[in-house]
Amino acid sequence: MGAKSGDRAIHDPGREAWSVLFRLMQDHRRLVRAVWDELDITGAQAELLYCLDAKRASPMVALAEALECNASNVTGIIDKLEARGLIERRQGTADRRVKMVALTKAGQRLRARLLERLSEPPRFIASLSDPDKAALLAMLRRT
Amino acid sequence: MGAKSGDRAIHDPGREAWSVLFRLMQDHRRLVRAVWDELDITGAQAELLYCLDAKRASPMVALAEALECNASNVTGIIDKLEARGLIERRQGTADRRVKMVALTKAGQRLRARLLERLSEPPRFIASLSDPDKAALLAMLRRT
DNA sequence: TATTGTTATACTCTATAACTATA
DNA sequence: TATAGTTATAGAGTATAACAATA
Repeated sequence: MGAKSGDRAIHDPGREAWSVLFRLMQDHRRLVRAVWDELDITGAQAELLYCLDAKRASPMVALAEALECNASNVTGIIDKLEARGLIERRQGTADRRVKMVALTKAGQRLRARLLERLSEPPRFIASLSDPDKAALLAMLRRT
Repeated sequence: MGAKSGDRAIHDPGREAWSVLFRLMQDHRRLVRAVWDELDITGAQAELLYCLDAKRASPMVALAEALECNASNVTGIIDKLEARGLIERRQGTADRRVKMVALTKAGQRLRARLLERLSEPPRFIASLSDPDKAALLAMLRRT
């Protein structure tokens, strides 16, 4: 509609690319929320499952660090996942203060499903040609 | 060390690119949270400011749709922004049920600062060469 | 003294349902 | 009857502070 001054007068490919990517990622979040709903978990629970090791137990303090949140949150989120039988608390070290958190079999299955869904490239990547995919990967790795 | 089977045996550039981008965007979220903190707003408040028009008032029902959330949430979030003098409720249509929400001067300034910070391309884009930026933009637009 | 995990508390966000005032 | 916005309620996430057990 006849853009006047200030209305993107300067064409900066970097800013434009970021603007488009921003919107595409925002769309993608809708899909992520749908996956959470489908697996009947919340975002915080998903992130905890995501940062848990598939096979090895982690001390709670490590999870708080990985999630960049307060330790008391982790207690609450783990309470809920444990109540659903997805994870369990163990005593696993010489230091009797620490509790180790590990996925149960059911938790391992759920986490696998979560990762499988999240690792699926969104359409704006999947629909690229093979050379474009390779070029994109090279660019993103260049950082 | 010494990856066996199943450990990314298949090289799919699309999945790899998505995996790298996923991690880069996760890093970027830390920056976004820092901006929210700096402006002393929450994520939900930021999203509401983001989807408000800079100059024109919006009916609350439109905001609920834009945010894809329940109308009662919007009431709560707007209450807080209004208490801080960032937005105001007006009666603006023939239909006396609808309330129009508009940014105050302070709200316009805050929103401008927010958008300015969020529109700044993250390093993984800013550090690309100009041809790469253009190529990336072309790819993202190809969807 | 410091650290690990928990509990208590308070606030925000979220959805559902009931309500009001309009239409 | 239906819609726009509010209120009440309940649950989840979040941070802070105080606490117990252990180091």
